[in-house]
Amino acid sequence: MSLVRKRKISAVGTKKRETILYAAEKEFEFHGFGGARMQRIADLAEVPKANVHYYFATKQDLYSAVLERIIGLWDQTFPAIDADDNPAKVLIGFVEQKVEFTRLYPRATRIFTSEVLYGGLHLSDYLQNRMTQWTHNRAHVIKQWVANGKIKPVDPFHLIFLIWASTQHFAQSEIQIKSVYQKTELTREDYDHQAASLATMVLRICGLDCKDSAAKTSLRRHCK
Amino acid sequence: MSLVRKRKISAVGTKKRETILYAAEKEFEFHGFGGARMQRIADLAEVPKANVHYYFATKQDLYSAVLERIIGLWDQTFPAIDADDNPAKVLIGFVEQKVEFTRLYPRATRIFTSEVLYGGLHLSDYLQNRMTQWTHNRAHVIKQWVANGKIKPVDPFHLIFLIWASTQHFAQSEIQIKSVYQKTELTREDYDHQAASLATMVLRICGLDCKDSAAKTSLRRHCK
DNA sequence: GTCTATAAGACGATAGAC
DNA sequence: GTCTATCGTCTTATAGAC
Repeated sequence: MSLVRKRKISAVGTKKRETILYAAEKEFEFHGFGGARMQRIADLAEVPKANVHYYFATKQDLYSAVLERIIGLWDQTFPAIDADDNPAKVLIGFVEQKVEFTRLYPRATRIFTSEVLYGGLHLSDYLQNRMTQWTHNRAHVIKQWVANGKIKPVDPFHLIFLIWASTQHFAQSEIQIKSVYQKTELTREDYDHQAASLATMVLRICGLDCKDSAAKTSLRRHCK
Repeated sequence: MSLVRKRKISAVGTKKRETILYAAEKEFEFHGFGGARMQRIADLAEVPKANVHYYFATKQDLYSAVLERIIGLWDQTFPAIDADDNPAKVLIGFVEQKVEFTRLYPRATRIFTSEVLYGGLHLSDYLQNRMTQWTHNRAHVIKQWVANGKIKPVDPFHLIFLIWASTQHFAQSEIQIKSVYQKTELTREDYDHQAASLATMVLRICGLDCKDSAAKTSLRRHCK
């Protein structure tokens, strides 16, 4: 509009566009794509429904934009790892980062789960490429650790799936966990406790816990 | 109708009712409640749509019937456990049963996950009562094992969640796993391998794996 | 119990004034 | 860019003949 700064129509980063995206996340989180309603998204964002369609032509476009944002969050959260790294440090770091991600972005975690659950039609490109590469990269490093005798023999994929599933579970089955704990909200302490507990279990799986590896001094650095 | 056997209208167990229920499961599996369409369910069951409404007055009723059937499956699958039981045997048995359940009823697993993911509104009674009791019962036994020195100290709830999440993951993220494995179908062998791998990891978490417990002969029964 | 036809309303999307 | 009014379609559910 202004002569100085011309904004592209529907440019990424418009304030109202962000408001609508945020409202859409909340709607998709609890209703999925099929159950989501454009009217409810408009109401949540406090704009007329037609305004939503101005920024996102179709419901499909809006959903895709939400998913892309989530994948962007993933990508900037988990660093690459190397076979020379200390296994205990890397594993503890991964568990802590994953738990923290779930705590900070439970909504993103649930929408991602929902999409994968229903067949991942809108994510097939991501799942077949970046996601698969990411997993194989980590699995390869874990294999090397096993080959070098740094950790006990373990199926690398199942170890990754175990960590992945356990952390996702806290977001995706939040209702179930609240029921079991008889709480109405999960606190920061609950997440910290989960991170510590899961880290301990993962280290035991790899034979890296302090009591078991008393003889292997090189692996004891992470112990107090 | 007949003078000999009078059937209740909409009685549980009618053949056509079962056909419709089965079709509904397939529809809810990939579309969720909001995305499911009564017309598609009718088409899958190969009956006119009005016939579906004859057996299940509303979409809500049909969905509730599907959920009840799933809970029934859960209930008859997992036996109670006791603190006097052998921890290794019980844990291996639980992992194997859970993996087998996921393999036999991936549809039930996915619908249950979907319902919990979206807030479990139709399951709140089950989650708050039977489900919570089930979990506390198992957690209590695990606590006793820890107290009696039968297994390493471990958070009982997180151990249960870990097993639960890891097994569910195989059904609920099937697409993701197929992508990583670059397969179009998961085979019986994949499930057997998962059961064996997860059992090994769980035993290590509890300090019950063969190599670690070489001194504890009483716990070696499960080793070949 | 079964099935065709249709009611009643909700839904995504758009036209067009401002 | 914004917003009201509305279009055409899809969807659940029912009425009523057989």
